[in-house]
Amino acid sequence: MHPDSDSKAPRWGRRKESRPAELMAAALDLFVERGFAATRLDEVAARAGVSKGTLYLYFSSKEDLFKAVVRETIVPMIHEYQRNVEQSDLPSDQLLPALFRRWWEMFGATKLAGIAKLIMAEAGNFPEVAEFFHTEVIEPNGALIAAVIQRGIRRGEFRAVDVEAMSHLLMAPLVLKAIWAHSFDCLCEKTSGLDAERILTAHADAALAALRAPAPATAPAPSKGSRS
Amino acid sequence: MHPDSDSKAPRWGRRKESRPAELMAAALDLFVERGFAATRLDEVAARAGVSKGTLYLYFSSKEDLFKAVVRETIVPMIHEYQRNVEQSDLPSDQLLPALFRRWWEMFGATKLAGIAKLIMAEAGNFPEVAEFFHTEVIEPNGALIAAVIQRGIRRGEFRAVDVEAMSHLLMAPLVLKAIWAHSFDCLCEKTSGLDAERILTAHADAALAALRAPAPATAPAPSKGSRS
Amino acid sequence: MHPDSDSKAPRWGRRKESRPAELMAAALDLFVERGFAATRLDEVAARAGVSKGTLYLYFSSKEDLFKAVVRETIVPMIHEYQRNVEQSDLPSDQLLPALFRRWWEMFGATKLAGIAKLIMAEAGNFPEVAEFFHTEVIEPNGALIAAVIQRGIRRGEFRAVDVEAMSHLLMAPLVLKAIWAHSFDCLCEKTSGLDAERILTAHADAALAALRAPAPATAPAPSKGSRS
Amino acid sequence: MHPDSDSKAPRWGRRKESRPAELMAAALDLFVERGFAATRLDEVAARAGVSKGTLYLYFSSKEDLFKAVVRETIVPMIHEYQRNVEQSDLPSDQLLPALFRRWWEMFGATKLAGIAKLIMAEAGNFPEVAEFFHTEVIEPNGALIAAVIQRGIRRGEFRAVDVEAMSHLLMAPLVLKAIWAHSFDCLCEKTSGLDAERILTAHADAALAALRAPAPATAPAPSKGSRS
DNA sequence: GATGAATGAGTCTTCATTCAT
DNA sequence: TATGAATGAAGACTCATTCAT
Repeated sequence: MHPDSDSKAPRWGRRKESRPAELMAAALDLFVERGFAATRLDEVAARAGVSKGTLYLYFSSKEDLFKAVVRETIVPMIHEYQRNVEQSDLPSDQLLPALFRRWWEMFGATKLAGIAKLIMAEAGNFPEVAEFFHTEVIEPNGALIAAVIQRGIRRGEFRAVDVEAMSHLLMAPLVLKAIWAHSFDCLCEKTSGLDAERILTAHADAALAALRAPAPATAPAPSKGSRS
Repeated sequence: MHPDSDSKAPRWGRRKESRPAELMAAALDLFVERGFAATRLDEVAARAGVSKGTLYLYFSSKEDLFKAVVRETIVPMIHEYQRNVEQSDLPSDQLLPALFRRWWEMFGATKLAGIAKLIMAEAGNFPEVAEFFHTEVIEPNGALIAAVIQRGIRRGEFRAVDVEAMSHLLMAPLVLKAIWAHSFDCLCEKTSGLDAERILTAHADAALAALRAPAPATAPAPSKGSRS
Repeated sequence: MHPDSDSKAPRWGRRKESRPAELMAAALDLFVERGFAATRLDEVAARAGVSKGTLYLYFSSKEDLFKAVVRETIVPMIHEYQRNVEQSDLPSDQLLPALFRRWWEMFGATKLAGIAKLIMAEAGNFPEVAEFFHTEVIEPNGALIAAVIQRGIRRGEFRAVDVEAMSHLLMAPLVLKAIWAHSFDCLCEKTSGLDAERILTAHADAALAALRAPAPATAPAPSKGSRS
Repeated sequence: MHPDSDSKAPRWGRRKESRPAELMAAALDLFVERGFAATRLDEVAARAGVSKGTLYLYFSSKEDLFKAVVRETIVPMIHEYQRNVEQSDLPSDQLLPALFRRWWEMFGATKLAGIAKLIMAEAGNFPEVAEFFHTEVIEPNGALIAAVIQRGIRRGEFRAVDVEAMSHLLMAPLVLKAIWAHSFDCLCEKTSGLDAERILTAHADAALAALRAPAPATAPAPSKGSRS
């Protein structure tokens, strides 16, 4: 059209194929930053470098855009994530730290963390979206951790614990850190730079200690040979 | 309906004293449920049983109402919370579980959890509010836990750990559970009923195990007689 | 509380009788300064030192207050003014300057000038008020001047002129000055201090010259010794 | 109705260029008629044949619209007016009447008169606008007249007078007539139709008489050879 | 396809007016 | 009388959505 003959490199990379993705990328940032209601479509369009009307060529409404953003950002990550389920044969006390680190790279350091925050914020307004996220992301994630714990127990590497509850305990620190990164870090860099790595380390350390320890009971277990 | 006692409540009561609190209570629920932007002042007024204009007798704008809600809901809880800092002389492995339970009662089971979710959601739009919350709630909470851990280490009840990081690890499971309660629990009761208590138990158990265990190092502990 | 024992001297001169006048005085200032629509009844009440509701004890509506202000401010001035109609027997060239000065004192230096501005501004919204003002103030004023001119002509002191038109010419400089005092003088004192008096002087001078001079005809007087 | 040509005008035209002018024209009439506060933007939009929202495509607020109307209406007139400053070489007693008539055509018979009334009415609420008007319109106008008088004096055509004061005297009748036309004429046609022309004539006559006459002093000049 | 001017329903906010005290 | 809390209609302003170009 206006642009150029575009033999190969269009002036600004305007290929129909990529449009929806560009629009969603622009929308994602704003939705995460401001929430659904406070995000104006003008801004989304402007950030994507198109006019407001163009949005409607690809998405039938703001809500549709929102859902597309959620879906399209999550689905690929789920696929990426599936490939990691086949975590195999390491000893559990090596598998778990590896899993945490992997997770941080795929989740905490990713837009997905922003999405999570966004969805939690809009859960009241978009219950289906919240449910979708819960079913497709949170539950599988929990299940993965649960599976690893279960395996450790079965192999005798871990002591018997409430698997479901423990899976929440192991998820929480990273999830929360990721979410907070989108809420508070921008304000004060106080704890941000330091922690990402430190938390991973401390978390792995604490998790293994908790899972390996014999039976801490409330009364300090004497000094059994805690063994594998 | 709206009021409670009534019976012959005048068409509109004349309670300058109680009104602000009533209005903020109504607003809190809606803000938590829908977020700032999606909450209409008409609804807030209706829920409080007053007309729209009445809101402006007490709050100069929607934003003002929002900030008042945050401030007025948080401040009392902070005071309540201050009184619990004087946790005294129990052995650390009893103090910690007690602290967790106390916390859940004051935080997770409270509107404060809703506020937390709300503030995280609106952090991008109200940075000052986010900062206020971080400074007044999150940091003191973290500091409290850190102090307990520190004390345990000093007394030789806990092993040496990265106190700051550990404090995050100990906060996270309860915080996340509380937040999720406002995002997903309404949808599917799947995990809700069960967990509140189970998580507390498992968390206390795991935390103590992690803090007491000698030094699990990433490399599996060499089978020493774990010392005290 | 609010009241006082008020044995005889009420704290702040609060006698029922004076209330309406106090309210109107407060209203007048604000109406003149801001116009009808932009004046808030809260402010009127506040300035008069009463509550908003009290206004409605004396005036049935904002419009009613407005009309009362206009009427009650104008009517006394008209009476005052009537007494000056009996201008007696001075020679016309003394009567005229005296009339101008009198007028300035009664009109330009008075709230009446503010009223005039106000009414002109609101003429579109309150045609009856405008008409009232025109009939009760402008026309009589014009008639008075016309009468004086007429008298001067009859006595042979003035040359024959278009009396009605001349009456406008003689009114205009003072009226305009008075009106502008309420519009521009507050901004820049540039011309204000100086002119009030100078205009009176120059006006009297010019008016007499115009009325006495033989007949300047549009065609330049035939080149007599136009003297310096 | 609203449009003019049309016939098959699209549901809503697409005229970015002409819109602002159309909107300002519509706004001008209403502002002049009703004042700033009493003018509703719906009406402005309706009169311009567009929807309310369209206004905001061109003006960021009601106040902005107001100021634009003032500015854009005045500026062209100023330019028109500048061209008349080069009034040249007529004898002063011809130049002055010509100036008055010119002025009436450009000012009294124009929207500018309405603007003047409007600005005076809103001076209290929009001091900057009032100042702008005073600086750009009133002062230059006064200066122009003053220059003509000065010239006449220099040439010996006029007697020495207080130039500044006289310039006000000469401005006033026309200005006031113009302003009143927007306040009272609509009501009663009593004096309106007649006067415009008569005032011009009488004004020219009186002005020349006043400027040419020798020195009327307050004491009636005896009987100089003032002859017909 | 892309644009962006135009729309109008929806919100916040104000303020004249009422009325229980 | 006087008060001032409460009201609600009205108006400024926003923004998702449409559609002629």
